[in-house]
Parts: sequence; C-alpha cells; structure tokens
Amino acid sequence: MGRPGKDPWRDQLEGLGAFIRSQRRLANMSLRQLADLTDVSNPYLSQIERGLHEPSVRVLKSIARALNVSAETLLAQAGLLNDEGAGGAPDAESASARVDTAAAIRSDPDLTDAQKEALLGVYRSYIADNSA
Amino acid sequence: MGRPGKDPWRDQLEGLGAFIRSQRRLANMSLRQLADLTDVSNPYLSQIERGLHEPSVRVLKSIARALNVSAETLLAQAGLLNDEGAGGAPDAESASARVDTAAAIRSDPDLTDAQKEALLGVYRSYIADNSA
DNA sequence: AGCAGACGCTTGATATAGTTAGCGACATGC
DNA sequence: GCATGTCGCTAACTATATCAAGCGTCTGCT
Repeated sequence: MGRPGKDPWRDQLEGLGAFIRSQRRLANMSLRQLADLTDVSNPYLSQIERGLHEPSVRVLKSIARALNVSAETLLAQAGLLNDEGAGGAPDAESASARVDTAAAIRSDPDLTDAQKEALLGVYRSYIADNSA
Repeated sequence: MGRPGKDPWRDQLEGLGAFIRSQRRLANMSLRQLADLTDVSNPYLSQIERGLHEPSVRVLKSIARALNVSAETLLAQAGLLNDEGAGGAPDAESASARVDTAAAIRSDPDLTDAQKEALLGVYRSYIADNSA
C-alpha cells in the first residue's frame, strides 16, 4: 500500500536522525544531557533522531555545536546540502582584487554589520560564479 | 512572559532576506516568478526577504537552486555555517585608510559590468535606507 | 477615460515544528 | 520487597512556518 515512491524526504530525515543519534551515543550522552546542552527538549530530540520531524536551522546549528560536528557535515549527512547546478565550484579561494573590494565593504562606516554580511555574500557569489 | 532577551536572529534573518532579494533582483525575477520556480508561495517569499520569518532548510535549498547560488552561501547567510570561534582572531583587518566602497566595486576586475551595476544598486539602497 | 495584468504586500486559515507533563522499563540503594 | 533515579518514548498543547485569497498601486493598452 502506500508505495509512495516519491518521498525522499522521509529517508533523508531518517538518515539525519540516525547520524545524530550515533554521534550522541559516541559521546556517551543521554537525550536529556544533549537537550540540556542544546536548549531543545529531549522528547523533540528523540523525534528528530527517529526522523519524525525536520529540525529548523536554529536547532540544527545548536545540535551541531553540542556534538562538535560541523553543520556542513550534518547537512551533508542529511543529503540536504546537494547543490548542483549552482555555484558549483567549492572554493578555489584567494584571488587578489577581491580583497580590496571586500575590505572596502567591511570597513565602510555607512553600513550596518548585517548589511556588510549581505553585501559580501553577494560579492562572493559573483566571484564564485565567474570563476566557475 | 516576555522572553525579553535576545534575538540576534532578527539581524541574521534580515541579512539573509536582503541577500535573497538582491539575488532575485539581479536575475530580474518577480516574487511570483521565483515562487513558481521554488514551489514556495510569493507572499511567504516576500516575508522571508524582509526578515519576518525563518525559512526551513527545504525552502532555503529550493531558493538556492532557483537563484543559482550555492546552498552553502545561503546557509551561511542564514547563520548556520558561520561561527567558528576557534581561531580567535579573525583576519585582523587593518583599519587602514577609508576606502571608497563604490570606487572599489567599480574598479574590481573580477566583476562584470552588469554585476557592478547590481552590486552598486544594492549598496546605494542600503545607504539610502540608513539615512532615512 | 477604462480595463487588463503584474507588481509587492496584508490578512486570516492550516500544517508542522517544538514544549511541558507524564508514562512504563530498567537499573541502583535501602 | 519498595523507593528513587535514570533512560527513551507518547500524548496534548502552544508557537511558528507556510499557504490561498484578496487588496492597492502602477504600468501599458485600446
């Protein structure tokens, strides 16, 4: 009966949950301990670990930090971080002129911090795009 | 009651929203066009762009693909991938002479003319916003 | 003028993320 | 034996993400 075929969603969540659970056990932590570290309730953590819910960015970040794994790893495990057609190239890193513009933005007194972040994000994405 | 305290989330959300909006405009897309590509409703996109809501990972990824930006970039903007308090001192930057941001953008050899235009447009809109 | 049509945005409604309270099972110590 | 502590889990609730419908404005068209 329900052979949905098209719900890769649940599978990804289960993968993510299984990964989190294994990492937690590896650290010899109980659900409640992890809950205490993450400010997320232990029942909810339990549900996440069994793939019943999709944690928000806030919760994901919190878990990643508590378990000492990078958020990228977490998302990769979940299969949620599959960018393809997009920027493609990870990062070659370091050009030359980039520094000038980026530095100018960072030191611009007319921009708020949030605006600097956003502007730098746009700038970086251009560079990445061009070098692809 | 009040949960007074903190939300650095709002700042982060506004940065993310501004980034998405600038990318969408760069691609000359309307909210509805982007909504169509992402399977996210246009009112909700509008609210995300103004920092009123925190989009889920699923939505973020969808937006990233539609806008041809890497998911990593978007997630970093969302505050998931940044932080790293590790090293301590970031790249200590020089508070050297104040550089004109607009000039730096215009003379950047890594940007196409269209990208310069777009970046300057975003920059100017920030300045205008701040002095309002 | 008037009418389409697209634009971005506000307003309620629904699905889902997330919490607090409590259960039964398995260990300890009295 | 019976308390007390933990474990992971379920149930009922609240908060929030997300949607569908509609509003006001600005174009361009005839």
